[in-house]
Amino acid sequence: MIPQRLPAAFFHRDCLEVAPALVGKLLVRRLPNGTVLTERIAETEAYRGTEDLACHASKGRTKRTELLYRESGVLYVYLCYGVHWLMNVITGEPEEPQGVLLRAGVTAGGPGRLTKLLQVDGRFNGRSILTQESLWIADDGFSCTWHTDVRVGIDYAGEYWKSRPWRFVMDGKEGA
DNA sequence: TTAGTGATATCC
DNA sequence: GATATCACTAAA
Repeated sequence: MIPQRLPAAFFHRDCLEVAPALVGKLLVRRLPNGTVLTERIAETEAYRGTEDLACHASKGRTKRTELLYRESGVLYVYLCYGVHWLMNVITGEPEEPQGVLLRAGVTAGGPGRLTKLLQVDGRFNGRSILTQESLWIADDGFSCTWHTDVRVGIDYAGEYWKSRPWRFVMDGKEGA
């Protein structure tokens, strides 16, 4: 099957539907020099609404978190620990702050390594994955099974939100 | 286990 | 202007 760019409708759903649906999809990056890099998504996490204490939107609507309120398909890319760019795709309705963190690829384990491999940084913040020619997500017909787990690195979010099984991992890529 | 790194938010 | 925080990683 020829890889086909995922349409707006794919992302225009609740993040808890989109996050598992993205596992196994193909991330495609076209560099300025024409080189095309692809990486299959192996792990995602959902961040959902102002109630979710792990979601950045729970800290209030600021210039930074404003992006979470944008229309689905918009990228939210931010620098973590001064070193690593983390990439999210906005999902759901506009004005409804939620998104999916792309946490790992099949060959790139970890959100920081994934963006490093694909050479994604803050320049992509606010750009839509639906329209641009330098970065998009495609369905090449690959399918796989996955399992859930708790999200990583959110100790500050409290027991309830910390224990939500909102991480989605391709089977065989971890734990199993 | 721990240092490194810098954007962002919040407080002077 | 100063400080605290952070959805991580590599090295040891």
